[in-house]
Amino acid sequence: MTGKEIRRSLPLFPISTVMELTDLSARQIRYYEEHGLVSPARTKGKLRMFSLNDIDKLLEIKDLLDQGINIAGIKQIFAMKELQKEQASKILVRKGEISDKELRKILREELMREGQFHRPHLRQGDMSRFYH
Amino acid sequence: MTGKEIRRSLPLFPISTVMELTDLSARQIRYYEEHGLVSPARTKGKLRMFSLNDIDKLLEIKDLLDQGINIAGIKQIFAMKELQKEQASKILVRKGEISDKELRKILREELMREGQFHRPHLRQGDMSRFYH
DNA sequence: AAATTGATGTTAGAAAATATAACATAAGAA
DNA sequence: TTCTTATGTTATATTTTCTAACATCAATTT
Repeated sequence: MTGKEIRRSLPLFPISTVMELTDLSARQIRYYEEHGLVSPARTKGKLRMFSLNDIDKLLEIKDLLDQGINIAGIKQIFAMKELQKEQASKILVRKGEISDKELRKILREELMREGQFHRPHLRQGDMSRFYH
Repeated sequence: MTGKEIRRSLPLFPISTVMELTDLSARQIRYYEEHGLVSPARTKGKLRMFSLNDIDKLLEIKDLLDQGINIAGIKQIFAMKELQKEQASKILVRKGEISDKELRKILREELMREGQFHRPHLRQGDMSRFYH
């Protein structure tokens, strides 16, 4: 994993912050977790702590729900995305066509494109707008 | 204020997160607030909530303390920085030499330079390393 | 139409995190 | 030595978050 990805997966935010940033209720956030759509970290005392990636995922969930897709569908979509990422990397790396480093760059760009193509109308789903 | 500046001043982090990111104790953070060096926002229930700017400031405080400067000195330094910013903008804008937009860009660059010259050895003080 | 399901709201009670305030202390300055 | 400064520690109150249960309402299914 790259340094950037590590940073984006640091659990920094309490649920109250996530509620404000996503405009989701605590109930909704916990429900999505219950169904395996997000897996926020926990403090020693079991309180949920969310990363930037978690928040992006919640914004994506919100958007997909708005599009009329239900929880089961979203779960499938997320699973497919994971598969795609894995497969792409395996194929490319096995073929020796690219280095591990280059691969990560490509995957990152691919995710960018996803944002543009699969959700062309989306205003949400990119926590980076909260930072520089 | 630019969008970026707004985002950097959003109160998003509880004190526990700030403790981990800065390696300061809650006691230290509250003590610095008591002496006016930081002013974190408060929730409705009076809990402190910190912004990226607050965290940067705490990292700067920590560094200045490590350099042997005491709280009073740090307060002065911060006050001077504020003055500098204000004066620079007033002079330039009154002279009509630059637009408001350009001014902000210059000030940002100036802050960057501060970081390089006044704290050349510093590894801290830039929260951006936690994000992309 | 009635019953079921899915997503969310609401409430209650417990546990965790944070608040303030007071007292303690170690190192350095006066 | 005594005082000051920065920080630790502890106690108690308040706020936030937790889980779990029950409620609701719209959309499906029977």
